[in-house]
Amino acid sequence: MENSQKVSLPASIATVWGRRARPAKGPKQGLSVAQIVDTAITIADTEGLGAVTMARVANRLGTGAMSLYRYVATKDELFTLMLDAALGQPPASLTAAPDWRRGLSAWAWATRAVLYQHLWVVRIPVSGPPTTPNQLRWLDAALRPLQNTALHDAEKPLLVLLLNSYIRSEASLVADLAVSTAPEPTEIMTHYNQFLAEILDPHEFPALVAAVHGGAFANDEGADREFAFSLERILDGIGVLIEARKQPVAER
Amino acid sequence: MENSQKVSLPASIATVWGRRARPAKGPKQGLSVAQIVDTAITIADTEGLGAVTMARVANRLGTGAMSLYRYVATKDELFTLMLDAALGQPPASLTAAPDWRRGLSAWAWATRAVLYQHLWVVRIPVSGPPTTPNQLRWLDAALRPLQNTALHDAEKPLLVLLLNSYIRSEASLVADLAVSTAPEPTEIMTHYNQFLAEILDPHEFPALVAAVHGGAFANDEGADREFAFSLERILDGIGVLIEARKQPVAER
DNA sequence: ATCTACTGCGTATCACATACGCTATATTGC
DNA sequence: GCAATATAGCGTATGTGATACGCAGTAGAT
Repeated sequence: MENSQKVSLPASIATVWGRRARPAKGPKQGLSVAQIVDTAITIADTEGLGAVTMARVANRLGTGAMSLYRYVATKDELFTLMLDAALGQPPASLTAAPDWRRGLSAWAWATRAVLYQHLWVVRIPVSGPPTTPNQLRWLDAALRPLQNTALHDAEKPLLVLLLNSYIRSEASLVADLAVSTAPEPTEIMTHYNQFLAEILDPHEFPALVAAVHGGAFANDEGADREFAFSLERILDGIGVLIEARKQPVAER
Repeated sequence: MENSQKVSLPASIATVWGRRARPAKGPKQGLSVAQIVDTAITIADTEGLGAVTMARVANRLGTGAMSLYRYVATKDELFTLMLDAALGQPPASLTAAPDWRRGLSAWAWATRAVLYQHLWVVRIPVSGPPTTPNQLRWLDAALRPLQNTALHDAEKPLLVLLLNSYIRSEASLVADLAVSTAPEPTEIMTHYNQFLAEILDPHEFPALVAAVHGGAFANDEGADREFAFSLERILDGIGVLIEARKQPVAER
């Protein structure tokens, strides 16, 4: 009775929210969802998401692959659970921001930090809007700094989405590089720069060639600095809108 | 001799650039890379990337799966080729933009249009910086509007990347929704809104609950309008920087 | 004590990518 | 021309992974 839902949640979501009724009868369960998820995360952390197979996970737990299906409906559900667990709760410090800009900035850096800790997260195919508890906690944390702005309510999630897509995208790139055969992070860009310089026809790629000659791809400033740069651009853009919303009679 | 490269390109990249030497001896080839790629794209367009298997593609061409490997080294290489072909060349009209903002805006909409035509493109795991001919053509097209700005050369690719990540991310969401069991595009948001309203504890998710009550997720304004909105934010942000770069002695 | 809804889990199936090797064919050196 | 050789198409086999199915043992309900 207690566990009855009003909306019929897709089974996997019910699991994340712990709404799955644990039946009373039968033998005791030897495993737990949390245990399985933790194991899967450990594997993903050390060997990548691709190494997470039902057999591998089960093996580490000393059981057979099929046992896991007593706890998890499909592998995708396991991924969803892994995602939620990897995100964790947003740090409490985020609440302390003095203004929207520093609030969003802190949120962005915190999000990035979490992704960096579990780069495989960006490999999990997203399926629809955020629904798991921690996803929603992070979303809530992002919306907080925007609460006292003049923005329309409908605009806020769009801005968060914008921010989030850049963060994920940057982490994706890092994840790619981490996999690639390349030796050094800087060396990749050197190679790339060289590749471009050699393969590009100036007539067909004028702007690109100009950028290459301008050293656009040569000197890698480091991921942190580049992230900071793009983040500031987004925040600037949001700032422009927030200012505009302060004068409701404005032009634009 | 003509085909010799200075940098040893990864085999798959050599293929995209047509640098693969066609040996002279032996029987004539019954297929062509272009044919294979076209067939794969047709399948992906109608049934999604997941339906693209070597067997399926070969079958449509009236041959066996293994025959394809005479033209393509791995399935990943096929994906790369598909990606490049799906992108195509950026429309010539992009060159005509009167200023950076309209130029980038046109580029963004054009990019989005291409992705929408082949939503599976966003499912292909990205691997490293852009290297295929059409990827680089699009990159070049994005850099053109920025050529006569005061931006540093190293900043330009970062801005393009920023823009591109949002575009891809938006297309990803659309791709997700296209797959999901949901009936109507609008209906999904209604469901989502309802889901949030029912599951969220106002104490734990104050900002999110407020946004939900403010109708933030209820009225879907349509993908185009939302895209336009976020795009303007990014362009605003870029605009702020461009203005700042005009006064080299500026603060900030 | 018995019933029954469970549990762990072995076995089997199915889908794919792809290695291997065989036979037929087109060029090339003589 | 003719043989030598480097291909071409492709059947078969292998390996990996998710997951359906079913059985035998177990613990709470009656």
